[in-house]
Amino acid sequence: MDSSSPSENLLGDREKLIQLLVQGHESANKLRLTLGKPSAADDKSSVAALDLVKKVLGSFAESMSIVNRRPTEGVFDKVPANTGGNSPSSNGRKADDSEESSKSTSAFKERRGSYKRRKTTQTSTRTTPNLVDDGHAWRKYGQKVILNAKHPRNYYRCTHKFDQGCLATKQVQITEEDPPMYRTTYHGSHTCQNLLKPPQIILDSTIPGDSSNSVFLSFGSTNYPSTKLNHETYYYPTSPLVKREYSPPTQELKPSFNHNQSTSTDHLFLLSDFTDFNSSVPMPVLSSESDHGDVISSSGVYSCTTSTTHDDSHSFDLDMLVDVGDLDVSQFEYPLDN
DNA sequence: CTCATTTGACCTCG
DNA sequence: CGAGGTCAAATGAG
Repeated sequence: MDSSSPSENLLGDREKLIQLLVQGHESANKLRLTLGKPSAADDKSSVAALDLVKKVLGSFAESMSIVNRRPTEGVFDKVPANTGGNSPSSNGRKADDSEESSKSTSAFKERRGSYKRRKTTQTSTRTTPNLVDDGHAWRKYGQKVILNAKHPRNYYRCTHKFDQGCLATKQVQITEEDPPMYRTTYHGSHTCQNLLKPPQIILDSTIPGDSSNSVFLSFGSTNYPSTKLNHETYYYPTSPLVKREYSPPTQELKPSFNHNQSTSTDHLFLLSDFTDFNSSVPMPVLSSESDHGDVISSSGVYSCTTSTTHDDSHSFDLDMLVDVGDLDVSQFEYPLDN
Protein backbone atom coordinates (compact mmCIF):
# COMPACT_ATOMS: atom_id res chain seq x y z
CA MET A 1 0.00 0.00 0.00
CA ASP A 2 2.57 2.43 -0.54
CA SER A 3 2.79 2.42 -4.26
CA SER A 4 0.55 5.24 -5.09
CA SER A 5 0.05 7.58 -2.33
CA PRO A 6 -1.80 10.65 -3.35
CA SER A 7 1.00 12.80 -2.24
CA GLU A 8 3.32 11.13 -4.64
CA ASN A 9 0.97 11.67 -7.43
CA LEU A 10 0.93 15.18 -6.39
CA LEU A 11 4.63 15.30 -6.67
CA GLY A 12 4.58 13.81 -10.09
CA ASP A 13 2.07 16.33 -11.21
CA ARG A 14 4.13 18.94 -9.70
CA GLU A 15 7.14 17.98 -11.66
CA LYS A 16 5.14 18.03 -14.81
CA LEU A 17 3.68 21.31 -13.95
CA ILE A 18 7.08 22.70 -13.33
CA GLN A 19 8.40 21.40 -16.58
CA LEU A 20 5.52 22.89 -18.43
CA LEU A 21 6.07 26.15 -16.76
CA VAL A 22 9.71 26.09 -17.60
CA GLN A 23 8.98 25.34 -21.19
CA GLY A 24 6.42 28.04 -21.40
CA HIS A 25 8.74 30.44 -19.80
CA GLU A 26 11.55 29.61 -22.14
CA SER A 27 9.35 29.93 -25.14
CA ALA A 28 8.06 33.24 -24.02
CA ASN A 29 11.53 34.38 -23.34
CA LYS A 30 12.73 33.43 -26.77
CA LEU A 31 9.86 35.31 -28.19
CA ARG A 32 10.81 38.22 -26.12
CA LEU A 33 14.33 38.12 -27.41
CA THR A 34 13.09 37.95 -30.93
CA LEU A 35 10.80 40.85 -30.48
CA GLY A 36 13.45 42.78 -28.75
CA LYS A 37 15.79 42.68 -31.65
CA PRO A 38 16.62 45.98 -33.22
CA SER A 39 15.11 44.84 -36.45
CA ALA A 40 11.79 44.57 -34.82
CA ALA A 41 12.18 47.58 -32.68
CA ASP A 42 10.59 49.94 -35.07
CA ASP A 43 7.64 47.77 -35.61
CA LYS A 44 4.81 49.01 -33.50
CA SER A 45 3.03 45.76 -33.24
CA SER A 46 6.24 44.18 -32.11
CA VAL A 47 6.53 46.63 -29.34
CA ALA A 48 3.06 45.86 -28.19
CA ALA A 49 3.75 42.18 -28.47
CA LEU A 50 6.90 42.60 -26.49
CA ASP A 51 4.94 44.17 -23.78
CA LEU A 52 2.58 41.29 -23.70
CA VAL A 53 5.38 38.81 -23.70
CA LYS A 54 6.89 40.51 -20.76
CA LYS A 55 3.71 40.08 -18.87
CA VAL A 56 3.55 36.46 -19.82
CA LEU A 57 7.08 36.04 -18.64
CA GLY A 58 6.25 37.63 -15.38
CA SER A 59 3.31 35.33 -14.91
CA PHE A 60 5.36 32.31 -15.69
CA ALA A 61 8.11 33.31 -13.40
CA GLU A 62 5.77 33.95 -10.59
CA SER A 63 3.97 30.72 -11.10
CA MET A 64 7.23 28.91 -11.12
CA SER A 65 8.35 30.45 -7.95
CA ILE A 66 5.09 29.63 -6.30
CA VAL A 67 5.18 26.05 -7.36
CA ASN A 68 8.76 25.81 -6.50
CA ARG A 69 8.08 26.92 -3.06
CA ARG A 70 7.06 23.79 -1.31
CA PRO A 71 8.72 20.79 -2.68
CA THR A 72 7.37 18.42 -0.13
CA GLU A 73 4.25 19.73 1.34
CA GLY A 74 1.17 20.11 -0.64
CA VAL A 75 0.71 23.45 -2.10
CA PHE A 76 -2.71 23.63 -0.73
CA ASP A 77 -1.70 22.46 2.56
CA LYS A 78 -3.32 24.64 4.96
CA VAL A 79 -3.49 27.53 6.98
CA PRO A 80 -6.59 29.35 6.51
CA ALA A 81 -5.81 30.97 9.73
CA ASN A 82 -5.41 34.27 8.23
CA THR A 83 -6.81 37.17 10.03
CA GLY A 84 -9.24 34.85 11.63
CA GLY A 85 -7.62 35.69 14.85
CA ASN A 86 -9.26 39.03 14.63
CA SER A 87 -7.20 41.84 15.97
CA PRO A 88 -4.45 42.03 13.44
CA SER A 89 -2.65 43.98 16.02
CA SER A 90 -0.98 46.43 13.82
CA ASN A 91 2.33 45.48 15.22
CA GLY A 92 2.22 42.03 13.96
CA ARG A 93 4.90 40.34 15.84
CA LYS A 94 6.54 43.07 17.66
CA ALA A 95 4.40 44.40 20.36
CA ASP A 96 2.25 41.48 21.06
CA ASP A 97 4.57 39.90 23.47
CA SER A 98 1.94 40.15 26.09
CA GLU A 99 0.88 36.59 26.26
CA GLU A 100 -1.29 36.21 23.22
CA SER A 101 -1.02 32.49 23.08
CA SER A 102 -1.67 32.51 19.40
CA LYS A 103 2.01 32.47 18.88
CA SER A 104 2.21 28.75 18.86
CA THR A 105 5.10 29.27 16.60
CA SER A 106 3.16 27.57 13.91
CA ALA A 107 -0.06 28.45 12.27
CA PHE A 108 0.65 31.94 13.12
CA LYS A 109 2.25 33.54 10.22
CA GLU A 110 0.34 31.98 7.40
CA ARG A 111 2.95 31.37 4.86
CA ARG A 112 6.02 32.59 6.40
CA GLY A 113 8.78 30.20 5.83
CA SER A 114 8.38 29.22 2.32
CA TYR A 115 11.87 30.22 1.66
CA LYS A 116 14.37 27.64 1.05
CA ARG A 117 18.02 27.93 0.76
CA ARG A 118 19.28 27.52 -2.67
CA LYS A 119 21.80 24.88 -3.23
CA THR A 120 22.08 24.58 -6.89
CA THR A 121 22.02 28.09 -8.02
CA GLN A 122 24.81 29.56 -9.86
CA THR A 123 26.38 32.44 -8.17
CA SER A 124 28.96 34.86 -9.20
CA THR A 125 31.01 36.92 -6.90
CA ARG A 126 32.87 40.05 -7.43
CA THR A 127 35.04 41.91 -5.10
CA THR A 128 35.67 45.51 -5.74
CA PRO A 129 37.33 48.22 -3.79
CA ASN A 130 34.28 50.32 -4.17
CA LEU A 131 30.64 50.23 -4.92
CA VAL A 132 29.58 49.05 -8.25
CA ASP A 133 26.40 49.81 -9.97
CA ASP A 134 25.62 46.95 -12.24
CA GLY A 135 22.88 48.67 -14.08
CA HIS A 136 20.05 46.89 -12.37
CA ALA A 137 17.59 48.15 -9.89
CA TRP A 138 17.95 46.53 -6.53
CA ARG A 139 15.91 46.73 -3.47
CA LYS A 140 17.27 45.95 -0.10
CA TYR A 141 15.27 43.44 1.84
CA GLY A 142 17.48 42.55 4.69
CA GLN A 143 20.66 42.96 6.56
CA LYS A 144 22.36 40.45 8.72
CA VAL A 145 25.29 40.37 11.00
CA ILE A 146 27.59 37.62 9.92
CA LEU A 147 29.74 35.68 12.22
CA ASN A 148 33.40 36.54 12.03
CA ALA A 149 32.63 39.50 9.93
CA LYS A 150 32.95 42.98 11.09
CA HIS A 151 30.40 44.34 8.72
CA PRO A 152 26.87 43.16 8.23
CA ARG A 153 25.78 41.60 5.01
CA ASN A 154 23.17 43.32 2.97
CA TYR A 155 20.59 41.48 0.95
CA TYR A 156 19.11 42.82 -2.20
CA ARG A 157 16.66 41.53 -4.69
CA CYS A 158 15.65 42.79 -8.03
CA THR A 159 13.14 45.56 -7.90
CA HIS A 160 11.15 43.76 -10.54
CA LYS A 161 10.68 40.67 -8.51
CA PHE A 162 6.93 41.00 -8.39
CA ASP A 163 6.78 43.20 -11.31
CA GLN A 164 8.27 40.84 -13.77
CA GLY A 165 9.05 37.88 -11.68
CA CYS A 166 12.74 38.50 -11.75
CA LEU A 167 14.37 36.43 -9.09
CA ALA A 168 17.83 37.82 -9.19
CA THR A 169 19.29 38.64 -5.83
CA LYS A 170 22.58 39.77 -4.55
CA GLN A 171 24.42 40.12 -1.33
CA VAL A 172 26.84 42.82 -0.54
CA GLN A 173 29.31 42.67 2.21
CA ILE A 174 32.32 44.63 3.14
CA THR A 175 35.32 42.50 3.76
CA GLU A 176 37.46 43.07 6.72
CA GLU A 177 40.61 43.35 4.86
CA ASP A 178 42.80 46.26 5.28
CA PRO A 179 41.57 48.07 2.31
CA PRO A 180 37.92 47.33 2.72
CA MET A 181 36.46 45.68 -0.32
CA TYR A 182 32.89 45.30 -1.36
CA ARG A 183 32.09 41.72 -2.03
CA THR A 184 28.99 41.28 -4.06
CA THR A 185 27.49 37.89 -4.64
CA TYR A 186 24.87 37.49 -7.31
CA HIS A 187 22.30 34.74 -7.32
CA GLY A 188 20.32 33.86 -10.35
CA SER A 189 20.07 35.93 -13.41
CA HIS A 190 17.82 38.75 -14.33
CA THR A 191 14.75 37.99 -16.27
CA CYS A 192 13.48 41.45 -16.08
CA GLN A 193 13.48 43.86 -18.88
CA ASN A 194 15.35 46.51 -17.22
CA LEU A 195 17.82 48.21 -19.42
CA LEU A 196 17.87 51.26 -17.46
CA LYS A 197 21.22 52.49 -18.24
CA PRO A 198 24.70 51.60 -19.19
CA PRO A 199 26.61 50.22 -16.30
CA GLN A 200 29.05 52.24 -14.47
CA ILE A 201 31.28 52.09 -11.55
CA ILE A 202 31.07 54.46 -8.76
CA LEU A 203 33.90 54.77 -6.46
CA ASP A 204 33.09 55.62 -3.01
CA SER A 205 35.07 58.61 -2.18
CA THR A 206 33.68 58.80 1.26
CA ILE A 207 35.84 56.05 2.50
CA PRO A 208 37.82 57.67 5.21
CA GLY A 209 41.49 57.87 4.94
CA ASP A 210 41.84 57.26 1.30
CA SER A 211 41.79 60.05 -1.11
CA SER A 212 43.84 58.51 -3.82
CA ASN A 213 40.99 56.26 -4.44
CA SER A 214 38.45 58.83 -5.16
CA VAL A 215 37.84 58.49 -8.77
CA PHE A 216 34.60 58.50 -10.48
CA LEU A 217 34.38 56.18 -13.34
CA SER A 218 31.40 56.19 -15.46
CA PHE A 219 30.78 54.18 -18.52
CA GLY A 220 28.12 55.50 -20.67
CA SER A 221 26.37 58.69 -21.20
CA THR A 222 23.96 58.58 -18.37
CA ASN A 223 24.95 60.78 -15.64
CA TYR A 224 24.04 59.38 -12.36
CA PRO A 225 23.58 61.43 -9.33
CA SER A 226 25.90 59.89 -6.92
CA THR A 227 23.64 60.02 -4.00
CA LYS A 228 24.89 59.76 -0.55
CA LEU A 229 26.98 56.78 0.11
CA ASN A 230 27.31 55.40 3.50
CA HIS A 231 29.87 52.94 4.50
CA GLU A 232 27.45 50.22 5.14
CA THR A 233 24.88 51.17 2.69
CA TYR A 234 25.04 50.24 -0.84
CA TYR A 235 24.68 52.71 -3.55
CA TYR A 236 21.24 52.89 -4.94
CA PRO A 237 20.47 54.14 -8.31
CA THR A 238 17.47 56.30 -8.11
CA SER A 239 16.42 55.73 -11.58
CA PRO A 240 13.15 56.98 -12.92
CA LEU A 241 12.86 53.75 -14.68
CA VAL A 242 12.53 51.71 -11.63
CA LYS A 243 9.95 52.47 -9.10
CA ARG A 244 6.72 50.85 -8.22
CA GLU A 245 6.97 47.16 -7.72
CA TYR A 246 3.51 46.50 -8.84
CA SER A 247 3.33 48.07 -12.16
CA PRO A 248 -0.02 49.18 -13.39
CA PRO A 249 -1.59 46.94 -15.95
CA THR A 250 -1.53 49.68 -18.42
CA GLN A 251 1.58 50.67 -20.13
CA GLU A 252 4.70 50.79 -18.18
CA LEU A 253 7.80 52.50 -19.08
CA LYS A 254 8.86 51.18 -22.35
CA PRO A 255 12.53 50.59 -22.61
CA SER A 256 13.24 52.62 -25.61
CA PHE A 257 16.79 51.65 -25.83
CA ASN A 258 17.67 52.04 -29.38
CA HIS A 259 21.25 52.43 -28.76
CA ASN A 260 24.22 50.40 -29.52
CA GLN A 261 23.21 48.19 -26.69
CA SER A 262 21.34 45.21 -27.85
CA THR A 263 19.04 43.24 -25.71
CA SER A 264 21.64 40.84 -24.70
CA THR A 265 23.40 43.41 -22.70
CA ASP A 266 20.97 43.27 -19.95
CA HIS A 267 21.64 39.72 -19.13
CA LEU A 268 25.25 40.31 -19.09
CA PHE A 269 25.03 42.33 -16.02
CA LEU A 270 27.83 40.47 -14.51
CA LEU A 271 30.12 40.70 -17.40
CA SER A 272 29.57 43.79 -19.30
CA ASP A 273 29.94 46.20 -16.55
CA PHE A 274 33.59 45.92 -16.63
CA THR A 275 35.07 47.62 -19.53
CA ASP A 276 38.10 45.54 -19.21
CA PHE A 277 36.59 42.78 -21.18
CA ASN A 278 33.64 44.54 -22.30
CA SER A 279 33.69 45.02 -25.97
CA SER A 280 34.02 41.70 -27.62
CA VAL A 281 35.35 39.25 -25.16
CA PRO A 282 32.43 37.07 -24.30
CA MET A 283 33.09 35.96 -20.84
CA PRO A 284 36.42 34.85 -19.63
CA VAL A 285 35.16 34.34 -16.18
CA LEU A 286 32.55 31.80 -16.79
CA SER A 287 34.21 29.14 -18.72
CA SER A 288 32.05 26.14 -18.29
CA GLU A 289 34.92 23.96 -17.35
CA SER A 290 35.86 25.32 -14.08
CA ASP A 291 33.63 25.33 -11.16
CA HIS A 292 35.29 28.25 -9.83
CA GLY A 293 37.17 30.81 -11.73
CA ASP A 294 38.66 34.02 -10.75
CA VAL A 295 39.54 36.91 -12.81
CA ILE A 296 41.42 39.79 -11.60
CA SER A 297 40.88 42.98 -13.37
CA SER A 298 42.27 46.33 -12.75
CA SER A 299 39.78 47.20 -10.14
CA GLY A 300 38.59 44.04 -8.58
CA VAL A 301 38.23 40.34 -8.47
CA TYR A 302 35.40 38.60 -10.15
CA SER A 303 34.59 35.04 -9.78
CA CYS A 304 31.84 32.78 -10.72
CA THR A 305 30.77 29.69 -8.99
CA THR A 306 28.43 27.19 -10.39
CA SER A 307 27.53 24.84 -7.71
CA THR A 308 25.95 21.64 -8.67
CA THR A 309 24.46 19.34 -6.20
CA HIS A 310 23.69 15.89 -7.38
CA ASP A 311 21.68 14.48 -4.63
CA ASP A 312 19.25 17.24 -4.72
CA SER A 313 16.80 15.69 -7.03
CA HIS A 314 13.76 17.35 -5.79
CA SER A 315 14.20 20.96 -5.48
CA PHE A 316 13.75 21.99 -9.03
CA ASP A 317 15.82 24.92 -9.16
CA LEU A 318 14.17 26.81 -11.85
CA ASP A 319 16.08 29.72 -10.97
CA MET A 320 14.94 31.51 -14.02
CA LEU A 321 17.76 30.64 -16.15
CA VAL A 322 15.53 31.58 -18.83
CA ASP A 323 17.80 33.14 -21.17
CA VAL A 324 18.51 29.96 -22.86
CA GLY A 325 19.14 30.34 -26.45
CA ASP A 326 20.64 33.68 -26.26
CA LEU A 327 23.94 33.43 -24.58
CA ASP A 328 23.70 33.84 -20.97
CA VAL A 329 22.89 30.46 -19.69
CA SER A 330 25.07 28.64 -22.06
CA GLN A 331 27.90 30.24 -20.31
CA PHE A 332 26.78 29.02 -17.00
CA GLU A 333 26.17 25.53 -18.05
CA TYR A 334 23.19 25.19 -15.94
CA PRO A 335 22.56 21.90 -14.27
CA LEU A 336 19.09 21.30 -15.42
CA ASP A 337 18.06 18.17 -13.69
CA ASN A 338 19.89 14.95 -14.12
C1' DC B 1 0.74 60.12 0.06
C1' DT B 2 3.86 56.73 -1.94
C1' DC B 3 7.64 54.01 -1.90
C1' DA B 4 12.24 52.41 -0.20
C1' DT B 5 14.79 51.17 3.86
C1' DT B 6 15.21 49.55 8.52
C1' DT B 7 14.99 46.08 11.70
C1' DG B 8 13.65 42.24 14.43
C1' DA B 9 11.08 38.09 14.03
C1' DC B 10 10.62 34.02 11.57
C1' DC B 11 12.24 30.02 8.97
C1' DT B 12 15.41 26.56 6.92
C1' DC B 13 19.65 24.26 6.61
C1' DG B 14 23.84 22.13 8.28
C1' DC C 1 20.97 24.75 18.08
C1' DG C 2 23.33 28.37 15.65
C1' DA C 3 24.06 30.82 11.45
C1' DG C 4 22.39 32.56 7.47
C1' DG C 5 18.56 34.05 4.61
C1' DT C 6 13.85 36.11 4.13
C1' DC C 7 9.61 38.39 5.48
C1' DA C 8 6.95 42.22 6.62
C1' DA C 9 5.51 45.95 9.99
C1' DA C 10 7.22 50.24 11.12
C1' DT C 11 9.58 54.14 9.93
C1' DG C 12 11.66 57.66 7.13
C1' DA C 13 12.53 60.23 2.88
C1' DG C 14 10.95 62.57 -1.18
